[in-house]
Amino acid sequence: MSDLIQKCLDAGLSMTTARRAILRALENSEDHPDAFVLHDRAKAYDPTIAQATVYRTMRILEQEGLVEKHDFGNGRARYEEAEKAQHDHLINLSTGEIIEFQDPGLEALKIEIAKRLGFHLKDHRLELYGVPRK
Amino acid sequence: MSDLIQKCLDAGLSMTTARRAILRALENSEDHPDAFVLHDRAKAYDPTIAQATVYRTMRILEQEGLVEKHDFGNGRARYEEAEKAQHDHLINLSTGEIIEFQDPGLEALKIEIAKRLGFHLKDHRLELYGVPRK
DNA sequence: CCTAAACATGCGAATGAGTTGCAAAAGCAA
DNA sequence: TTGCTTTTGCAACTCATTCGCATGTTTAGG
Repeated sequence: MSDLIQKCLDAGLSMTTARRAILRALENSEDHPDAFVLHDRAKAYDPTIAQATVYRTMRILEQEGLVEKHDFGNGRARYEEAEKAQHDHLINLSTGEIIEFQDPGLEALKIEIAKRLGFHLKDHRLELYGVPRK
Repeated sequence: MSDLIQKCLDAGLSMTTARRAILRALENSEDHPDAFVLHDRAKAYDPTIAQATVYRTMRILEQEGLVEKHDFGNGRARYEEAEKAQHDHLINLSTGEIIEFQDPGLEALKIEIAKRLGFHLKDHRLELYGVPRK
């Protein structure tokens, strides 16, 4: 169940109270929390957690490839469990809401374009910004 | 010739020495300079320019839609004349080099996906990160 | 051109996200 | 448990970007 905790153990990370709390908070998040929101949520499991620990933990998880860090342009990084992140994002400019989507044709095209330019695709970022159609 | 200066005038912006210098520097840039590089280049036309003025000017130009602000993940915003920015970017992870590309099929697909989700596409951002194929 | 109001500038100080040094507190392996 | 390593909380720091303010430039109207 606690997939992330297991993955961290597998990666050889030591498991502390603070870390467990943050991992749980992240796992239970269906959205894309920033470091402050994540801190708040983690406090539910361990009220003594410091903001700095959230940043430190997120950095480690990102390096381990367990977390993806996004920047949707409001000056704060937002995080998402890597496993849940097999999609791109559309940002509703009217509300700030973030919609996830996936398109196989698009994925293939990204790889194809990189190849055409002589590169092997390692990573990519696609964000669409739109307003609702009436 | 000085397209940007004319566009600024058309937009009703007042034209100062500092602004002209920054606009020229930007116009002569074929790459994606950050605020510091742009500051350096603008000093060639007006050595008294302050960094803050570069930031202020870029913000105004962005609001007017004359400039695009990019974030390629190194913590510094990078700017590009909007007119020259009809393309996406591939970042060479080995060298940091930025390659511009354009793909009509991709453009169409972005619009199509937004439409399918019920949105009218206002803006988008696509970055591919890759390593050279041997 | 000249003038006044409007706007932009340079400077240094402030902001705010993210990082870091350090001493104290866990975690971990034996 | 012991001793060693890693992590934590805190506060102080960094660094890109923004802001306040007093001064200098632009611009529109005569």
